[in-house]
Amino acid sequence: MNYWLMKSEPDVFGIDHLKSRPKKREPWDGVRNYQARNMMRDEMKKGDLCFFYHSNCDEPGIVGIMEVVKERYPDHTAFDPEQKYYDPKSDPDNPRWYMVDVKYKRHTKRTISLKELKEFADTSLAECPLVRKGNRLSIMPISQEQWEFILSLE
DNA sequence: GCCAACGTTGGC
DNA sequence: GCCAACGTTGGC
Repeated sequence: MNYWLMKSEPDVFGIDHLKSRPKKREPWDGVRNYQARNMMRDEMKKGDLCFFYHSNCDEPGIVGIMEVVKERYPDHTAFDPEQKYYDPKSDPDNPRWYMVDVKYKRHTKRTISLKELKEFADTSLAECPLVRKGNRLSIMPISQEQWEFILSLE
């Protein structure tokens, strides 16, 4: 099993949105970055666990845990000109963008803030892209050691 | 294949 | 709202 961290803006789609969905699950659509896509397309497996990270908000940080419940399939929002994430270069016969479905598991007991996580940028989280300067990846792998360390801060 | 211009992300 | 960092695009 693998671990991941996935970013979303709480004003657009936050963890409470996910929790209130039917069956508490939702397609993780709108990813338009090749690195992030490759991870969803090639590596994310059913049963993998993900940190839900709130970005672009008052207190950026990890707010909960979710699980991959459906492996990669084409992101159909790329095919629809009415959609915000429309991409005319994505052909339904050869989709450029993929997504997975995720399901809410739980909130963390508190927000584990980016500020706090950065305190470990030179130690336990030295290899974690999240605490690296200029990191913009919206989906990133988390090692088991990092996962357990972060949860120990809870 | 290089790289300037442009667009986006996301912390602050 | 600002802007640094980074990704993408497209001319050459």
